[in-house]
Amino acid sequence: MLPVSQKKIKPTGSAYDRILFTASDLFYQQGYRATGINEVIEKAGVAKATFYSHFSTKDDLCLAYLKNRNGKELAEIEDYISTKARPVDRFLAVIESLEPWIIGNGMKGCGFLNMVPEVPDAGSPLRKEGELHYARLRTRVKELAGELIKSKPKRYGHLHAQTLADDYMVVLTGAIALAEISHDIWPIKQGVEAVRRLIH
Amino acid sequence: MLPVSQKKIKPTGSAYDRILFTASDLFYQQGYRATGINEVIEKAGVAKATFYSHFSTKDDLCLAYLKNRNGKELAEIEDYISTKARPVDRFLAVIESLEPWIIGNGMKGCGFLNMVPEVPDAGSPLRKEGELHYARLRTRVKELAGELIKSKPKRYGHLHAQTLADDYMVVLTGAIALAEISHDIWPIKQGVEAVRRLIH
DNA sequence: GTCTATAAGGCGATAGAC
DNA sequence: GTCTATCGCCTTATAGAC
Repeated sequence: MLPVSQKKIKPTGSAYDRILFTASDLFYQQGYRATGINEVIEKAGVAKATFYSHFSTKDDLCLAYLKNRNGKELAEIEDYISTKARPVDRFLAVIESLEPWIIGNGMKGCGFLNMVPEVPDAGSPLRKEGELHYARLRTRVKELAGELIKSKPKRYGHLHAQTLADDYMVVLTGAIALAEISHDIWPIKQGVEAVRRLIH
Repeated sequence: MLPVSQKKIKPTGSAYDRILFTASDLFYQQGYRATGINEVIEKAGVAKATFYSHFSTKDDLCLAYLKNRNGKELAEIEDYISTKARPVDRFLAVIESLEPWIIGNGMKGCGFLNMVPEVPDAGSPLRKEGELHYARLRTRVKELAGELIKSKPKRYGHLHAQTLADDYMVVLTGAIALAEISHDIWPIKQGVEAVRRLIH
């Protein structure tokens, strides 16, 4: 028979990784303020003292979550772009990668957009991380727009890279937010078509 | 000399109105979960028992806030539309009314979008109110799109009312969300121009 | 309607023993 | 790294007196 005190502990990863992984899932799925530090500790299978040896505060943990998420999401988008060869497909790749991602995590939307209303202080490092995420996306989309325009000047020469990128960003963000509040996938599909129309 | 115990109480309105007004401001400005019932009670200048005689729970108060906000916002948009005569101006009025509104409340974004991450339960009546708000907006924008198309069939006859309205909604939502997380007004100005381009 | 008191529990964070 | 115990505070909500 198994010892009574045996606990289910995620077998893989260090204590730090288990905490970060568990917190990332909980913060994203049920929100930052709705997730207690005790819940993270329990589900990560670590002791309280262990938690506080790795993270000084709950905010510190949240910042680690956002930084990690920032790197991962941009890397995933980059991976998807790299599977495409034609500039037009690379340009469309960013918003096309949205649909499986949104569906895959139950229409919970963007972790950065969702964090904003939970952190009222606009100067918080947590908010800066969200700002940074969208600024990076905007820069990348502008690059892809520029490459698209240069690739076929006769066809796309009338377009302006920054304007095109900014339209793209507004549509991309709107598709995510509207899908979340509407609990429907239509804004995502609409967003993909809207970006297609931007270059036609 | 004034009595020591004198409190600052908003002179206008019933206790119910003061509670609802105060809570609306606090929920919107600093978030639902970050706002305690005690803070609402104190700033509204009512007694705890008075509060609980009007609202059974904090959620009940939040629902009243959202319903009230829903009615008010749509009425304000309708007022702005009614100042315009030409169908194209009425069509553009919805997103044009955004800029002063967003700037006026310090880039805090949409109260309904902001409420979603704070209420993880997708079946909650609070979430339904947000869904309803955007569904109503979508319906209204489709009407305005239909009127625009009918007004000049030779110019706008190639457009499809539902597609145009859905593009509009994605842009509108994205402009609000992106302005909030970027702490910048550019997405709003971009959104207005993007909607103009939709019909050109 | 007002006031104060308090229940009952969760929160983030710390301390001590092993 | 583990465990348990606890601090001080805040939360929602209720009760009783006026």
